Amino acid sequence: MNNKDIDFEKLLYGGNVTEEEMATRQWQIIEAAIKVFAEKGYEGSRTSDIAKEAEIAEGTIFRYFKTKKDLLLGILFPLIAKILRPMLLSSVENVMKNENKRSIDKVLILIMLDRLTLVIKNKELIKTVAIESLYHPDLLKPLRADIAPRIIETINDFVEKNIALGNFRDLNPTLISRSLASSLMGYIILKGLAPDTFSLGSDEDEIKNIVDILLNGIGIIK
Amino acid sequence: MNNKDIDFEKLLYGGNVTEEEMATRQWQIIEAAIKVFAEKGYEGSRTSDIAKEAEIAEGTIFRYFKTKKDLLLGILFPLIAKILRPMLLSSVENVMKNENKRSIDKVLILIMLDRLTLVIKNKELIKTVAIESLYHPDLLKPLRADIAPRIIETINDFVEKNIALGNFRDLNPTLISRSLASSLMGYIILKGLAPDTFSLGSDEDEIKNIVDILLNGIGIIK
Amino acid sequence: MNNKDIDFEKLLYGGNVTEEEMATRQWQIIEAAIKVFAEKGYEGSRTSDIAKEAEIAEGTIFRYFKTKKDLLLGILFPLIAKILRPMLLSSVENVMKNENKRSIDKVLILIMLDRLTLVIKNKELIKTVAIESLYHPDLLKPLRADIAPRIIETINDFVEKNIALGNFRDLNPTLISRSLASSLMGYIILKGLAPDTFSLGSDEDEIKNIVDILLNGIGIIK
Amino acid sequence: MNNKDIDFEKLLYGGNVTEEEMATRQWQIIEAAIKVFAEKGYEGSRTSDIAKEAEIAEGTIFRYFKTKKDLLLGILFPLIAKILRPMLLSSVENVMKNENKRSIDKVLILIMLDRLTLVIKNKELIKTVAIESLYHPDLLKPLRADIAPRIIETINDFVEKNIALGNFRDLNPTLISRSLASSLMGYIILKGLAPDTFSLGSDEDEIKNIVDILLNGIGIIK
DNA sequence: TATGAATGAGTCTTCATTCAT
DNA sequence: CATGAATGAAGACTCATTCAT
Repeated sequence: MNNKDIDFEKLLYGGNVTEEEMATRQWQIIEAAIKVFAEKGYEGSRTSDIAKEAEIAEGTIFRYFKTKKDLLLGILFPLIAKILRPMLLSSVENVMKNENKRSIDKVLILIMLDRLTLVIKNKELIKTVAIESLYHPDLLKPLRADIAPRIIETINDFVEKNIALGNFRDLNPTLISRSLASSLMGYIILKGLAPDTFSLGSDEDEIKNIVDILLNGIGIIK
Repeated sequence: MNNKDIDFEKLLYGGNVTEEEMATRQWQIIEAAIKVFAEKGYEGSRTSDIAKEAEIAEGTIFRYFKTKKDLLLGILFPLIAKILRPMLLSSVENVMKNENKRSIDKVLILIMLDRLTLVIKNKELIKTVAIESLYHPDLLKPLRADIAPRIIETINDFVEKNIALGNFRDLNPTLISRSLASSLMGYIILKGLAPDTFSLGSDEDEIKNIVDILLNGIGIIK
Repeated sequence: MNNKDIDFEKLLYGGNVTEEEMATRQWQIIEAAIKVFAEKGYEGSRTSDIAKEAEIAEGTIFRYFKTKKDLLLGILFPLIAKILRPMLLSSVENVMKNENKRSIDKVLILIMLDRLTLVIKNKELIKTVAIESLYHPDLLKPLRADIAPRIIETINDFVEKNIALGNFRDLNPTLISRSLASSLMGYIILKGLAPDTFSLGSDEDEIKNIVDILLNGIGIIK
Repeated sequence: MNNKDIDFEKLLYGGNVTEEEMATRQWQIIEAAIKVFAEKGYEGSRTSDIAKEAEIAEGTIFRYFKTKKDLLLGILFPLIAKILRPMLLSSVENVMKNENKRSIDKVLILIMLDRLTLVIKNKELIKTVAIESLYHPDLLKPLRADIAPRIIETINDFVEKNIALGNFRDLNPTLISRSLASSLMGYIILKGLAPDTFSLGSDEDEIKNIVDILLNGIGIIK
């Protein structure tokens, strides 16, 4: 496989992108790669380790991915199929349908918990893409071109709608989007770096506090 | 040099830890390493690249660092000398001296701008330590043991003082510390990932907005 | 392979230790190593030379021997299989069966010729083990522990039997064993160092003279 | 220094070849080299180790010996000055003067003890020359050309004289010389390899036994 | 199609040798 | 003359990739 073979458009919005469409072997290899890459980094990983993790012969990897680099690009496939696509499709719409019936803090908590779950479930994959994209800009290219704009658009829609509804202050929507993202990212990263210091309770309790601060700030209301 | 030779205690609080104490050659190599590591990652970097960057012979590296791994550990020295030490010593005290005379938003803006400057000036070094510590836990060991606790303590002191002063809400101090950190980290990371989307103005203007949201939240005050 | 994998016990006394038990490639490499080590010494040999001698790629060596040092230890395998084992099993018994029917000088000549043939056929291997064991004591460890005692025991049995039979003088058996060994070693070494001076005839003629002197001395019988 | 600078002729027979003639530094280096070479072999030795052993700077070695190889050739100087020259000059003549007054066994014991002492006192040097000459034939060239013939000649004279005197059997003198050499070499080597097995008493007692066997053989006199 | 032995370019690292001080 | 920092060629060893089976 080769990243050129990935039709991101179809992948994001196509009807039935299931694992069946990708050869079982390919998934097997990609999943092993995600695990090993997360543990040792792309350059620090050995194709022999990946083969062992996938319980196949080393040579078999190269029947499905021409080079090790293609294997790195290959993990974009599950990134989109398992993370970005669900992020766009599933939750936001579902949550927003009920938006009027719920207060904004409940909505934010639901959305953030949903994202948090998705991130935690796929933390190895996200870790690898996040880090390796810093060294391999071509990893980001398909994301930047096709996917990031839609994610940003979706978030912006959500923010603008809530500004209009009087749930958010009338700030630059990007500022608010960034705050939403920062709050969640900060929680995840700091919990990862120093769990002893920064882990205060269950994810649900934590998210409630985060949303409280996000909405109301840390300052005294004067 | 060897990381065991670094006296982190002295480094953090000692009187005069200047570059003079470390052989010029060693600094030259470390600085080249920081640059190359930031560009290609530790595993993706070649000692020959580092030598070229430092404009010395490859063999010379190994007169100062027994192994490539020691070179990675060697960048902890400038991390502490150039970033963590200044973070602890310089700004907080200076800012806090004037704290009573300034409103909290001004103080936060000054602190955050100060940190932001420090981070931007050393972004290569920070990037490398942040990433490689995920793959080489021994990189974090000295930080975790000696330095992280002091940083957290300093931040907590600041937060608790401001809670007492009525500048911050009476929340769990860790929650507030985390919000402070998240806001800044989020700004830096998102600006790095998608400058087109997330860069809205000068750093100073951005920080003002961030502090506004941090203090007052994104929600409508009811 | 690794020297720990060698079961010296089985190697010495096991039924069928043939080259088939060791991968062909391994033998190919070991034989090349013996040749190159004998020519340039262990430290003076390059793994690239050994690969060229074996007509394989350099990397292939390391599929079979983790390090160059393991390759040195690997030559113990043929040392035992091709030299020490035959020395213990074949000749002595065969010769001793006929001992009573032959005079002692004939027996000694047969034994010494047999050993000489074995040594000459394997002189590269013996040279390398003899020399390198002076610098790598771990090379001797397995020999000293398992094998040397048996060889000495076999020789002592032979000597003591012949003392009892009235063929040898009633001296300390070790003295006699040492004389036997010295005579043969001296011949081989001096012939190697200065063939022009010390090579007087065919090996068979030489051995006859050596055994004559060994039995009767160089002095005049008074 | 360079081996071409050594005047072996003068060295062997010259009146006053003392250490004073060679720069003290040179001796210091050579002696360190002998020690380190004996321990690790020529190829296994580092010039830095030799410098440390000699308690000088590494660069200083190269003021006296253009290359490491020249340093190896340099140890021929003390080989000749301290071993071969004394072997030729001192003992044989002294012993032979008294030859008529002593029985041949006493003479042999004295000669062998004398040689043995010389060898033991210089075993590091001899070990290195013996081994390295197998890998660097040029080490032997000066010895073969100038020195070995004289040694052989001296021994042969001794042997032939004793044949004439009726002390030795009328065998090929080379056979007898070889037996003399083998007996001593065998004793030294076997004692070195397996002291537990082959060391039976004081050197003097051992030599007496060796000379007994050498003169009278191990067989029963019929 | 799957395998894994073989490959050899590319790495880190060593160390004899040079030379400015 | 002595030093030892710097050099870079050369070595052991790794590992992505190929290919015969």
